[in-house]
Amino acid sequence: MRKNQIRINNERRILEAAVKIFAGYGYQGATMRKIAEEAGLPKANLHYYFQTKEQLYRQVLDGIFKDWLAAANTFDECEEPVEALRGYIETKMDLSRKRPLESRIWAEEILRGAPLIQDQLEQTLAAWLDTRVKRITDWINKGTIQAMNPRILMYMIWAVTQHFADFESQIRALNQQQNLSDEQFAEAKTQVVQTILKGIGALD
Amino acid sequence: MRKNQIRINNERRILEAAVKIFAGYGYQGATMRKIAEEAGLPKANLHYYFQTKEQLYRQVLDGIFKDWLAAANTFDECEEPVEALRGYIETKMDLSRKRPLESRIWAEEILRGAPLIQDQLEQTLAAWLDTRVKRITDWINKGTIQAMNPRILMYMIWAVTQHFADFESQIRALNQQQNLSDEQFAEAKTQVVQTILKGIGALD
DNA sequence: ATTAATCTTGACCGTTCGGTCAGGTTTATT
DNA sequence: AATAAACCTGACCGAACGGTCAAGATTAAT
Repeated sequence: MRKNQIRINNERRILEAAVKIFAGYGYQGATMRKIAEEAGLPKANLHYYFQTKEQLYRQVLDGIFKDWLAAANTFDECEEPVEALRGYIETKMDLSRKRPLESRIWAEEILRGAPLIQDQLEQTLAAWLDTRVKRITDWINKGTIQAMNPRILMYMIWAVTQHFADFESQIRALNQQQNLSDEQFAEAKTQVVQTILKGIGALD
Repeated sequence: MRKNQIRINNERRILEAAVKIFAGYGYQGATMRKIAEEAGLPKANLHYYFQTKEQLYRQVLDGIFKDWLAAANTFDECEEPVEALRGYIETKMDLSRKRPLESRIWAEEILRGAPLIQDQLEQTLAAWLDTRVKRITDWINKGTIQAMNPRILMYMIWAVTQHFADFESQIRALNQQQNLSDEQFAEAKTQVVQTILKGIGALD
């Protein structure tokens, strides 16, 4: 049931262009004309593969959400809190570094009140979070980490890791108009991991 | 040199409406028609007080930036790192709780690459940050807190505190479709303060 | 009371938006 | 070779956008 190669190629080209334009201008600021220009295709061709702007945007969001959940596997592969949380935080930091556009699209959608992804948040993400909350609660009950609200810990991890993608332009303005170098980013990654792990009593 | 009362009143009404609409729809999604309707004034009247949409938006951003810097006074009033940082984090958390719309407008502007406020970031905010970095460096040299990159600490504080405003709709979706209650928010505030202060070795 | 300044507003304008469509071209199937 | 299916695209459409303007209404100054 494989699709035609032409369709596969063009859909990919359009989706890649859409990610750039949606991230750079926001949903409302992005136009089908700009996306078409970025993809090197006539505008009418976009509507042949994606009926409406909203449908195209939804597919972009779906792709982001899948990456987002896939990154979470790191959390489940380790038994102990230090390894699990360090792995998860580092994976999220790496995602912010390598795919900042996707992070910004997600952030803008949430900013606007998540009009198109509320269902995914309330169902898939809520279920995902519940599972991890249970794991953290187990660690607390075993005394491996100190007592706390696991949800707030997850919010803090999301906030800090995604900040380096979402607020990249602010960080650049505060860093002599230069994006963080690889060395600076590595330092940030280490410090974020250390601060959070130590902050919850998992490190000395 | 006080302005006419009519002008004062109408400018305030328009700015309040603009905050709501810009926060709810983003800069591009917001329209002068929606703002006029929210303010209860004809659209042409908005253009009498604010020549263009961009000028109105700039004034909104200016107001936010001033609040932002004013909140930072807490940081300077205390000598010791625990009190200074706790006060600053709590003030930023309170700001996220009481003025989430402003936080979201700021966040969207940064997301879009800060096209209108780059100068303020590179000058005013950069100078503000430099001053605080020096204070934190002093604490480190005195051994009151452990060695670290002070800038990354500030980024973490901004990220976590503003997350509760900017990602409010995500948090609500993960909290049985209910905004955080006052008790839940107070718990979050405490945990954020504890985690960060402990994470940098300022608490046991 | 008169004048000047400020404020108000419906109607209008050029531009750009998302989306449509007919008709042509290319690719796949037999 | 013939037919069908898929793909392509310039030209076009109604709607909504930010912004303008002239003429009237209200307020302030004298």
